[in-house]
Amino acid sequence: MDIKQRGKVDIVAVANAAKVSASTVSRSFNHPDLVNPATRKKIDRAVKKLGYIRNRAAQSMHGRRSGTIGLVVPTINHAIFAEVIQAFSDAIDQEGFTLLIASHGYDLDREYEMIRKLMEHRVDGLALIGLDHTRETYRLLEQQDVPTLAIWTHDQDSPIPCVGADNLEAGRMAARHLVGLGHREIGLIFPATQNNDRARQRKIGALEVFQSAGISVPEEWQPEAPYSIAQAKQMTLDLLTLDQRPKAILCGNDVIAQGALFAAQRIGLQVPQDLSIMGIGDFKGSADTEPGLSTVRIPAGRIGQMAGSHFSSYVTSEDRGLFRFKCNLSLVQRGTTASVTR
Amino acid sequence: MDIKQRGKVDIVAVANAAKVSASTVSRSFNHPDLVNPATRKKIDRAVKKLGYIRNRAAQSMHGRRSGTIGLVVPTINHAIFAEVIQAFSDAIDQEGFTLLIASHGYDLDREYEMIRKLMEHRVDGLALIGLDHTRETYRLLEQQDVPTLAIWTHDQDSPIPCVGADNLEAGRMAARHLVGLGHREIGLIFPATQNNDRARQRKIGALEVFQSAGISVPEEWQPEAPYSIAQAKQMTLDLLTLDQRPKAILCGNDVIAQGALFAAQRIGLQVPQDLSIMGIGDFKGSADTEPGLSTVRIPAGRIGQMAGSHFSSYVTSEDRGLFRFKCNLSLVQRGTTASVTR
DNA sequence: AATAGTATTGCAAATGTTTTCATAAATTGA
DNA sequence: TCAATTTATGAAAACATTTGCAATACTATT
Repeated sequence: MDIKQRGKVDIVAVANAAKVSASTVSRSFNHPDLVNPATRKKIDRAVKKLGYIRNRAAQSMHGRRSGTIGLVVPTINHAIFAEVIQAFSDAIDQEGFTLLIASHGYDLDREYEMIRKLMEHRVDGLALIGLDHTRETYRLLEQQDVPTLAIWTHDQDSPIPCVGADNLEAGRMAARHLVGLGHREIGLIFPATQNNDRARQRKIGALEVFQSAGISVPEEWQPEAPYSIAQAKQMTLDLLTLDQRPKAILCGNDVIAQGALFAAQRIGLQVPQDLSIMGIGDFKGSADTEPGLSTVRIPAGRIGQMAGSHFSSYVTSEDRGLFRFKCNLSLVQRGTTASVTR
Repeated sequence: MDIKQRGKVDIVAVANAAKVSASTVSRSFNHPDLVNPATRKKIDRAVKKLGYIRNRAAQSMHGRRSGTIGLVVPTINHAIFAEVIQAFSDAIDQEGFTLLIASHGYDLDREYEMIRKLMEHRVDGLALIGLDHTRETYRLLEQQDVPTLAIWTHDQDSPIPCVGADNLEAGRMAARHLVGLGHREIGLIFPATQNNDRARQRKIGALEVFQSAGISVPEEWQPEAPYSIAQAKQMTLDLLTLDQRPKAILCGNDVIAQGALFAAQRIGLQVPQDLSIMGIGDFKGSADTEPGLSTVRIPAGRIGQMAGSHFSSYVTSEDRGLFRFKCNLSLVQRGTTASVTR
């Protein structure tokens, strides 16, 4: 503890303490097999003693990787993204990467700025949510030629690698479930669909199924809800107090569905007897509401985990051929949906 | 678009294109007032044309700041942390910082590893949750002398700067509310309290109030629940099906409280008539359950926001005197608590 | 014992930037 | 018009590493 020069310990300080050259210290970290075990021991001791911590910034200047992966999400504070982020983070951590994160609040111009910001830090790869991005963003990605990944959306024609689920199909499955139960008077509560391919695809899928079943959904039964339980609850309340109200509601995601469920309970409607509620996503907690939420399971944890592990290897490998992974959906019928009684 | 040397555009490439020296380009970025407006314009054009993006890694090698702040949380995937992280991220972003994030799953040895990892990236500051950390962690922080912040816990004797609320008081407030309503048969569901000063303090505060009201809580009315709705629901179910069951439950946080509420509904108990449920935290969504959750409001968004903005200035300033901010709590009575009817 | 490898190490150049110092050009004041 | 400032720019050193190359020491083979 003699020379505790707080903070200013670099590789040459270690080298001096171990009486070797800086190169040897460097090698001892990066190619341990190239240095004599005895020397390595001396170096390790010096490192311990001085409290040396490698400087990745300096490393990355050498064409070496920075060891970071950037992730840009619409928002962190939402059940679904929180789960994906967690899984993604764990997966890349396992491969030695660190996560740089930024959010844009569903504003694609801010997304562009965030991406630039992360690029300044020379992330080794950049993961985004979905495939809806501005033209500038795509241009930037191509120009800077940073490995990029789309999480959450699977599209077999995507211009960049993707790991996700088929949202069109998710919408269809949810709709089919309702139709299969004999429902025809159905409301639709979705988030805004511009700039959000996930929500858009789901809605398209659902409407497609309804149309081919000869069901039409009036405009006033299609309110738009932002991503919050409170507002979804309010929207549902409005919808349910119309003169004519639907007997079933298909929600763009489980957060909205939870809001809808609470709204129904609020005005004393029996779910599912008086009203069926269908979600999409199967978020954490959806299984536990009373009654449990019927939904289409999108395996967020698995998507995040696969995205993380595959992207890590993609980034470290030379091969730039793009890859696409599709995660399977499944219908989860719980207590909020039932066949129409009449 | 003539010389689109994808990716390998550095400051001297820009300098050449603009026919000035690298120094001037650098200055034009960092001290624009020192360079002739005309030259600046030339440089800007070259930057645009080549698609140049600054390299913060190279910058930070100069004793310059890295422009990153590290955040280590127990988990990202939890209502409460998601909200803090979001607010913190937004606040530091506004000051030009980027967030490096890592989680440790309530394992303090992993926390140590994560902190080291972030230090390798030379974060300008490091924010942690709470004040419970290993001895090694504290030693590392001091030795490396990285500005550190504790979020979420306020302690007027904390060894490092902190921004948060008084958890002891939160526990007391929740307990007092129940006692004030005449409850004496009270169960307590908390997460594990070792390595978690927030939960521990709350529980201590609550028990303190009960004790001075002459209320004792039997061991079997104090199950331990991890941070998940599903498991909290199960624990509550177990608790409520004992021969003797409490008339009120105080939950260590709102996630547990939601689980408890669903459990009660599951077995047909009327809340609050048959059972009062009290939470702590006031998470997003707590206001919207049916009935709405009574709880102690801890302003997570505000804490994250204050933590972020104060820490940003702390990190950039020379002054290393430590600061402490306490955010106020408030009792929010909604529908899950009522006075005992007997 | 001499030769050919092989294992281990150090030197120096390179990485992309910022900053100090020096120089040149332009402006001001007399 | 000349000296004294002021303004604008460039050259070179510095930052903390990695790595190619060369040098040395050691080992095995004949």
